[in-house]
Amino acid sequence: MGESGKYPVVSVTTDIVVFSVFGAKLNVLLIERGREPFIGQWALPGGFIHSDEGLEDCARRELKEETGVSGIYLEQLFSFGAPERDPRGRVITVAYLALVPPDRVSPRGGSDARRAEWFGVDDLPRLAFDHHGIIATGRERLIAKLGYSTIAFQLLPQEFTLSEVQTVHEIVRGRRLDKRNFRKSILALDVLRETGRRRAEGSHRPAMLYELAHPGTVVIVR
Amino acid sequence: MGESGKYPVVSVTTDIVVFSVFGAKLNVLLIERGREPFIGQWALPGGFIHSDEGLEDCARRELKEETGVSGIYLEQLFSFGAPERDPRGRVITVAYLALVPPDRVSPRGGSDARRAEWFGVDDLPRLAFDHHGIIATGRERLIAKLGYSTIAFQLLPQEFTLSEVQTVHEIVRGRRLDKRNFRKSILALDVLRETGRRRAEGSHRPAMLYELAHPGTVVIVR
DNA sequence: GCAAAAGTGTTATCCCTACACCCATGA
DNA sequence: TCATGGGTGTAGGGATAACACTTTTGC
Repeated sequence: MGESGKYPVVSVTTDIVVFSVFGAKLNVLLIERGREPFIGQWALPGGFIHSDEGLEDCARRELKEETGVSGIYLEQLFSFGAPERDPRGRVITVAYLALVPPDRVSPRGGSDARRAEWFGVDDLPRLAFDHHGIIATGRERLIAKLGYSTIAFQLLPQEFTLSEVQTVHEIVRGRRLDKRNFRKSILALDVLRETGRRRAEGSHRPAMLYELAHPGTVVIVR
Repeated sequence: MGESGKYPVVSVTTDIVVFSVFGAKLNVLLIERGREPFIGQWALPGGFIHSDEGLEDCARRELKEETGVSGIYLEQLFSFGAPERDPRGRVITVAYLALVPPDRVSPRGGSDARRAEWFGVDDLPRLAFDHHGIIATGRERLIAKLGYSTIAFQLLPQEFTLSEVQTVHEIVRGRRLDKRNFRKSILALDVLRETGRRRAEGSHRPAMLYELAHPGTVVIVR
């Protein structure tokens, strides 16, 4: 492959759209670029693939190197390869969608990135490359998958209340939901277990805490 | 990009899973490889990306060059990049899903391919690379999308009967459907138009012919 | 006792499913 | 007239959507 012009010279990167729900918003994790092109601008975490690693391995490695985030939900999103999308030449990127619970939100910069920070998806800065479009694609995927999978629990800590589940759905989908119907439909999924413990946080009745019966798994429902 | 070892040397291909329903089967279009590796074996149509073309452009070009098929429905499927998937070195492929109506099924070989032929998806020969897995992924996508989009009409000629629509669904999903319920649900999509013409083919009542109100468009329903 | 969020059932509506017979044609 | 696929309606069951009040707690 690639020896002496036999095949077109192309580079491949992965870029990761990491979402998290906190502060009553859907947020995405960005890094400030530490090198050209677009030095100083915000961009998705990501980078060039190594010769001996798989695509998902690359995404996990870059995410950890650039933001310190690891061990989270990750799925392939889409590949972007418009010829002019990178000023350095022909770079094709395989984008990944990742979700992180709000209790694991403490990014730090590293390697190519000067720093990593969360931004509300409706309040993004100017971004490098075609990263606005990649984030939009990721957001569509997330909204769609809320409707037919248990992906939302990947945005919650290990223990959570049903109201927290509802809040995640409402923020991502952008509309209010009926409390009784929502709780019925979530419990009907049959993927939760009552922990028996309650969380008291404020001057009101404490809420029952639930956890995933099979943590880390996402299933398609319907 | 790729200048003098600055970034890993990688090649990128597209491969196309072309499905068509005819002969009471779901079929996939394969080519016989005309060069190493896997010379003489069957494989998906596809090939290396050019430096100035987009991913989908590449898929359409390779499909036309290798099989003569063009102007059909095409969507990105998934990217495959396991380090050992190609004996030539590091080759990442962006797979596409394509659908062709049965009246446009007449492939011819060309360029890298000696010949192109249709195979039933349950009766595939030994395939080059990881192409069995790519076809399986395409088949899952097709089955899933039948349920929430109007993609099935891309497997039908410009004019078709409702029975033909039903047959496509039954073959792809692998089970019989109720005629009355099926027709109701298809017409409720509100994407078809009666042509007013009928097709008489056999010693029975002729069937009304329908066409897409907006040909070539696939919409998400539900 | 008051404010604030947790928790809980019933009813009406819509959608999906199951199911059987007549119609138009060619041979 | 017979064989073949085309074409049509209804009723029951399950899922979904609308809707309001009581409970528990901290202050």
